[in-house]
Amino acid sequence: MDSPTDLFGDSASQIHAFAPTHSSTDLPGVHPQPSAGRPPPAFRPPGFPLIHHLLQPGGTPRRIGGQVNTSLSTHRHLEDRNLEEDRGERGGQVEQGIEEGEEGVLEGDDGLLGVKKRHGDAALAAEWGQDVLKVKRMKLESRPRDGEAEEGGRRRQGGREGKRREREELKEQLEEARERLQALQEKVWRAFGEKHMAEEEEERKKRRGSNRGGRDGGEGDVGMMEEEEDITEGMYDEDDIDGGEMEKETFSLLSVSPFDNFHKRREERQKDREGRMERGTGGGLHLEGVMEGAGLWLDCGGLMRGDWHGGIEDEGEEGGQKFAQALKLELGSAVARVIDRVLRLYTEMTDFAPSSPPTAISFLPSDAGNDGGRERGVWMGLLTRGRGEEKVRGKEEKMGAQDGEREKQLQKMSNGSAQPHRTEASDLAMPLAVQRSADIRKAHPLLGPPLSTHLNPSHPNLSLHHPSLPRPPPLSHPPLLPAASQPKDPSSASFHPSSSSSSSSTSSFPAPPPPPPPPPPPLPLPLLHYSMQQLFSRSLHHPQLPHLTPSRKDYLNSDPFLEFSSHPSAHPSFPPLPLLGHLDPSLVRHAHGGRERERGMRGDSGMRGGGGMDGGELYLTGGISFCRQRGEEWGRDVCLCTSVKEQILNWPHVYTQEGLSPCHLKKAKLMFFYARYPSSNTLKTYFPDVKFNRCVTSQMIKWFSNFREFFYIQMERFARQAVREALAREGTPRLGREAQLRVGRDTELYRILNMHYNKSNVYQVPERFIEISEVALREFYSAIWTGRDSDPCWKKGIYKIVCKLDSPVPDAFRLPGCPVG
DNA sequence: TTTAATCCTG
DNA sequence: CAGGATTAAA
Repeated sequence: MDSPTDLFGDSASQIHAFAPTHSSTDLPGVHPQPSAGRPPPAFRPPGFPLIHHLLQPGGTPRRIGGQVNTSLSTHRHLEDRNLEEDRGERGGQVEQGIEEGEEGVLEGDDGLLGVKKRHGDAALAAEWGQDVLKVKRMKLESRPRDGEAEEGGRRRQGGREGKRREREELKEQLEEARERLQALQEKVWRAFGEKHMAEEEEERKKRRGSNRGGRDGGEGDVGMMEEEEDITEGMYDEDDIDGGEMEKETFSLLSVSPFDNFHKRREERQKDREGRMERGTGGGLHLEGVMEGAGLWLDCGGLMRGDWHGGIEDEGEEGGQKFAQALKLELGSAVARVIDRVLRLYTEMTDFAPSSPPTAISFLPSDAGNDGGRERGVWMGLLTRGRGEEKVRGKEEKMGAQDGEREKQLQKMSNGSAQPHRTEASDLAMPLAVQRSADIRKAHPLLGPPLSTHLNPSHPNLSLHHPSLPRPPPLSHPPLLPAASQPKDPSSASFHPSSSSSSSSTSSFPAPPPPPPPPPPPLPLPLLHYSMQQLFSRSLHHPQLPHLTPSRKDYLNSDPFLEFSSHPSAHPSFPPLPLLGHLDPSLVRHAHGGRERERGMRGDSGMRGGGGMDGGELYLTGGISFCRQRGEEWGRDVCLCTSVKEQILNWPHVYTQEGLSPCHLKKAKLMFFYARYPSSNTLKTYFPDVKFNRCVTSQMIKWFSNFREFFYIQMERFARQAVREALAREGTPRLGREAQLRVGRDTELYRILNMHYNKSNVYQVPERFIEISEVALREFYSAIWTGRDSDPCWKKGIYKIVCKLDSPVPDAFRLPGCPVG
């Protein structure tokens, strides 16, 4: 078992007799194994390198190398042998002989389909039956006489009892199998459509002609085989490409069908038969055929070996029957499997357009009632601001006129993540990520606190958006607070600042009725490291397209992967490679902050944010960024795709987390209705689910600074507009002012403000805010009207006035999540 | 010096 | 909305 030669049996004689170390001259009739008959990209022997080692009883990896090396070296000999043989048999047509030898390799490997065509008569059946018997006899003779196995070739006349009957049975079996194969093959042809149908017709003609023409076959066969190669090679190319699937299939085969390997090996053998027959040497009992057959058997692993021994020890005839039955079954299943794969391949390529993945997010245009495009068109600054915000708005936000842009972003993201490797991670790594997420976070200090500190499964708004789940429709966001805890009438409960604190606290806070516990989240996605989330994003946007899956070695050799492997320290804010090594290596590409991908994404929007670390720990931050707080140093931003941002940021943060999410942003905007100048303590009070640090505090203060900026810009803008209109109505500025300086709920200014701070419109704008807005508007109007705006500091007075108008924030804001109402 | 607000820019 | 620069206050 410790030697690669175990492949060829467990007895020393078998090892000696069947080891494929014969020189080329020893194997005049053996066709080269396919793996070396062609450059790797064009062909790989189906199942042999991938499956074989798994079929070994021990499954020890060393066998792989031994087997491969052996086969390769044997191959080289065989190729040489082919050359010599061609020289000897075809005289001066050396080059042609080589070429056809190659053809034989290629065509023979496409398996029974090709075999059938090239051997449309009973000669194959006879030949095959002979080979089976040869193998069997070889086993029978070599086993009891260890040490004499090398003479097996000379003892080919032994065990002739029942031989004829066996041959007849095997002939029948073979004919059955061939009929099935033919039917299946015709299915394949039909699946390829009219183009291939035409080729099929042509091929049939050729075959008929070839059969009529006798055994010299020749040119017509070559042409025909080339057509076959188109298909089978495509099938095997799929294997090459779809390493993951191949691997899965390998595992299934390991437990289900060791005959599959046998089947594929048998294809090779059939091809050898063909080669010999074409050369006019078929029919004889050659030692190489026996040895190969033995190798074939033994390569099939324990099951086959057991069957073989059973056949020996019980009755020789049953062995043959077993073989025939098993062959029949396995041929059918294996070919059917291949056909299924081909059909699936083609149906996916034709019907399963990548543009319509079932799990892809579809940003359907929502109602355009909140577009606000007019304002944006007028004010460029507002345009950019408005757009910038919408890029990070949650899914429940209305798209308005930004659908196209978001679609572009989505597409860009999609392209970006799909560029190097498309789907394999989504299939292979996603469950891994799910399984490992908790452990990783627990195990690695850079990945944040353990789950238990975050998870709050009882929160009603713990709606996790697994990529496989459909996104909730816009505005279907469930309330973030228990219904009873929210002011039913915002105008009374939360609008009046004087009563809000007392009344709301008595009604709902701090003991909201316990909502019915929602079902636990299927996946702790919010707790995943962003790389995990990236996996989900990839799976979200790139459903399985096996025909697009690149070879595994492609991404294993991808530069970012190796680069990161070599220099993990270059990315201090990223987990070390051992963790990522189990993930899709393309994730590492995303971890390369400051590279071209990031440069492309940074401008995309989003809020960067607020992440922070205590003691150098790394957390998933609501603002996407990873912040490494070491002294004053901030970590580089980590690139995330827009949809990932949305997924991450829109997860309700019911945990105390570092960093700010869009929910926090939304809440802050609603808070702006009450407090334009909140202190940091106020913020800490009303964001209990945020673990404040310097970074987060600064970001939130910056938020309010931006809110104020927008607010004052609007005030100034409408004030100036009122002044212009007043001046237009010469003589009656006073009346115009009264008519203009109003911020009712029916005014454009109100609509803009509501759109900005309450975009989802789920919160009733407090009347007090409208009053304060009117105050600010009039102050601006007054300053502009009186010409004070010529003073560079003319706004400061207005700021001071507005600052004094802050109201207490309703207690509902003290709860985590976003208040609605 | 630190903090924060504003202004400006992207 | 964030970052940078500037300014002013603590």
